[in-house]
Amino acid sequence: MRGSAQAIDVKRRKPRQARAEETVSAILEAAAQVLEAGGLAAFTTNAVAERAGVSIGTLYQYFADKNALLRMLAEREQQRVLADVAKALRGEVEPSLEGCVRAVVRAMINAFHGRQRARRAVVQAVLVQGMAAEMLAPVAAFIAERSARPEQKSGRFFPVLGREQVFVLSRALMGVIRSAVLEEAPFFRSRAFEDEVVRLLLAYLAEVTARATASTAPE
Amino acid sequence: MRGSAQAIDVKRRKPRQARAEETVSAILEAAAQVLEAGGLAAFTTNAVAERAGVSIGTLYQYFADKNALLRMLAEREQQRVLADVAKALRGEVEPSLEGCVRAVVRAMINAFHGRQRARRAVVQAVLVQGMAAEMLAPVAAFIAERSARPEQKSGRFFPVLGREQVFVLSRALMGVIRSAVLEEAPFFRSRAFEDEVVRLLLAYLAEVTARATASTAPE
Amino acid sequence: MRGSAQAIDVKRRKPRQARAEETVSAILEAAAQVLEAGGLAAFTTNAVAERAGVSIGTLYQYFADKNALLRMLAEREQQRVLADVAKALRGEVEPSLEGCVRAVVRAMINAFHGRQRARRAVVQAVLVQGMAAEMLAPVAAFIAERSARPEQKSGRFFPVLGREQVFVLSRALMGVIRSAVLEEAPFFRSRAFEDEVVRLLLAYLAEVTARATASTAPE
Amino acid sequence: MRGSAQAIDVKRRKPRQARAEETVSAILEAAAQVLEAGGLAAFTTNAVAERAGVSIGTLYQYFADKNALLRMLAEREQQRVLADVAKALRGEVEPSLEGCVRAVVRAMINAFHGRQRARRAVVQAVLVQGMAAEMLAPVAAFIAERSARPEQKSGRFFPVLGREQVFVLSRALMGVIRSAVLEEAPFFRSRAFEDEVVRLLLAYLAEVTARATASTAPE
DNA sequence: AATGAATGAGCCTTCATTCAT
DNA sequence: AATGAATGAAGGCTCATTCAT
Repeated sequence: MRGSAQAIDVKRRKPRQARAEETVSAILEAAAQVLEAGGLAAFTTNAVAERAGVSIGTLYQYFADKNALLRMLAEREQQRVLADVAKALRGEVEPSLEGCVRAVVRAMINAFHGRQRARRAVVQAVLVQGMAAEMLAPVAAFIAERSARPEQKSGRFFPVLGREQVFVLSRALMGVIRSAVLEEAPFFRSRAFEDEVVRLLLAYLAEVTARATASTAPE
Repeated sequence: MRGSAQAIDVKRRKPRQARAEETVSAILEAAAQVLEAGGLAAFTTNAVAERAGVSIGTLYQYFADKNALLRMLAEREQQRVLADVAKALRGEVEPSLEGCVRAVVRAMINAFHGRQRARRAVVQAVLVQGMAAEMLAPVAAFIAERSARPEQKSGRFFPVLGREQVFVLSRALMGVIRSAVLEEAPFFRSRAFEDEVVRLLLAYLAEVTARATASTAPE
Repeated sequence: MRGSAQAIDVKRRKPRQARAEETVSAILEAAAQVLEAGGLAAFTTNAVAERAGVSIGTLYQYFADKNALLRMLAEREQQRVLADVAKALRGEVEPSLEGCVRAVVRAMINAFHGRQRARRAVVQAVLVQGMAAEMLAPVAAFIAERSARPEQKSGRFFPVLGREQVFVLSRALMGVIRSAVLEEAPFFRSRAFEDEVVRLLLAYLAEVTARATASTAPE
Repeated sequence: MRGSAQAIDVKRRKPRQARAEETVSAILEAAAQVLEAGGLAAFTTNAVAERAGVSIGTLYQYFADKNALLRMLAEREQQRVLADVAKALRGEVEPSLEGCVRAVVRAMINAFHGRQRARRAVVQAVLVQGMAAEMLAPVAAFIAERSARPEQKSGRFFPVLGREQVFVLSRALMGVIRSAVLEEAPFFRSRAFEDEVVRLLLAYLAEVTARATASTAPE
């Protein structure tokens, strides 16, 4: 119960008092603010601590090092995205494949609630720290899960995907989103952009499905 | 006498320029080696100069700053990729759309001649330095060029692409390749992977074409 | 009623004091363990408190500061050594000079019960904190005591020692032992080593005695 | 010639220009001064650099880290002591055993030219860094060398020493000297003290010789 | 053109200690 | 008495860049 495998052990000390939980939140919020204000270059532990209104020592009581902060920021945001997707899907009575895909795309586009500079910095950090793969694991799992249940409701139209296919699908999506974030594409949050991303994914899924069907029932 | 002096001058300058070119190449090669050996973390100007066998002062004679080094490294590699693509296309009598796309994908996969760690580091650097957009410009131009000539040979099947579509297409491709590089995907250089990437692009192009046709000639 | 209250008070205090003693012992034991496990570098007050299973605040309730911990650790060990010597001497009917010296040497070698890393760290700390002199005081007193009673039983062969002589004798002994500890000499606990140390001391004592005799009764 | 095994590679860069050699000397001198003025506690790299009149970066160009500074300081002083001993021995026509021993003792006492606080700090550092053994190696070698040549001039009276005996002899000497330094013994540089140290060593050597003779020619 | 010594702002991090609860 | 969250001074060290030689 105590040593649960909950992601990477990013924290140095588990907060046992209510005060501590608040402090952690304050630090994370400060981190996002610093990132938003000055990007990765301004992101120093001292700056974060100062903006959070705590001492640098306190920061290090909860985060093993600077990267741990970044990691936790990324993780929290990711969980929020996943939760958004789940909520969106729950909202629809019978989600179509397109509805499903669009929910994912939209949730990803809207991540970080418009703090684009902070998001950019986090993405850069994730990329440089080599945490990209682990960050993507839940997304790939999400896809793989649907892909693995061909008989179920959501699987009716969702093809079974091979390893390379899961990879291509998830990374193409992430790649487009990340590029838009990193390059500060002006149309990032436009409907047109969202539509194109959705089409990309649907087109690929259709292609995979067609091939699978062809090989299964050739006649 | 005058002519002879000129001749000498010319001779003198030539070797100097040649030597300069050698120095630049040595530095770039050293940069690639340092990157390959120790990643972005080990990539310091002093380390590169030392490995290149020149003084740090000399390095700064040819490169304005550290990023200039990275930029030139990336640019050279990119030109090589573009040249590979061009060569591949020239080889085919009548390049099909798939042949065209596959040539691009293959050239990108094979970039950096197997120096994967160096490639990884360059990609990270490009991403972090915010040089991603400019690095992609030639690729986008390549696509846009074909897309803009609907009546030409290569344009017969290549649809006209909107801004968002060029973006989605190029970034999806780059995103998949980059992810494979960054995450050191084991199947990176496999045929199966290449096939999937090609299919992704073709599926999207087909979808865009279909839509364009539908709206142009609805009946 | 009054008597009973008093009785209760006494009872109440006793356990409290007993508990306090336990806490102090637990902390000291934890300190030794931390030292043994990670040397002086790992010896932080927080680490000791954690291993002892008490809060850092509690630790500071019993020890004024970090050095107090070290000092008490050293003192306790020292007392144990002195007690060992006394016990060894009490065992012999008529201790010879050699028996006396050997008892001291052996007790010093066997100090810390084989926790050599902890011992090493304590020695380093004592040396660095400048507590060496005070730590040595009891040993010097032990020697001086014997040296000052020429007519007594133990003084029959124990010469009167001058200030410099006490210093040289005690520091030579400590120096050899400490060096063996610090350098982790492989023969530290061997009989051969013990023999040599004993010889060193005896030789010096004999030399001093001879000189004293010569100058007192030259004829 | 370039990669010679000259002690530990304490330096980061070999000075190739005259200016560099001066800088290294300035830093070492500054280090000694800082140590003399404020002991180990005041010995920070920034303080040393400042006193040396160089930037902190320059200091780190020549010393891998803080300890490297300390190590080099200790080594240089050690070499000076060894040189002093050699010079003293060369001065005497036919060095007696006592003359020999006294030269060593005197050279050790006079080390650091009276900068006792600096010496104290260096000794502490050596002890804590665990460099004691390597620092002593040359001394032990010096002894062992003489001990190994029984037929030679200097070996006439110098007995062959076993491993434990070399250890005891050298560490007793070092122990007494170090203690006097660390405890700031008031009589440290007195003749009386020197005499006692010499006697300690001579007495032990005589004892060892006597035993060796007895066992070799028992009849 | 080349060299390489020098610069120094500023980053990350530790840990003994305090004090409100 | 005990707890443990918070403190913050201070220190080691890096590395891109400059410039006198």
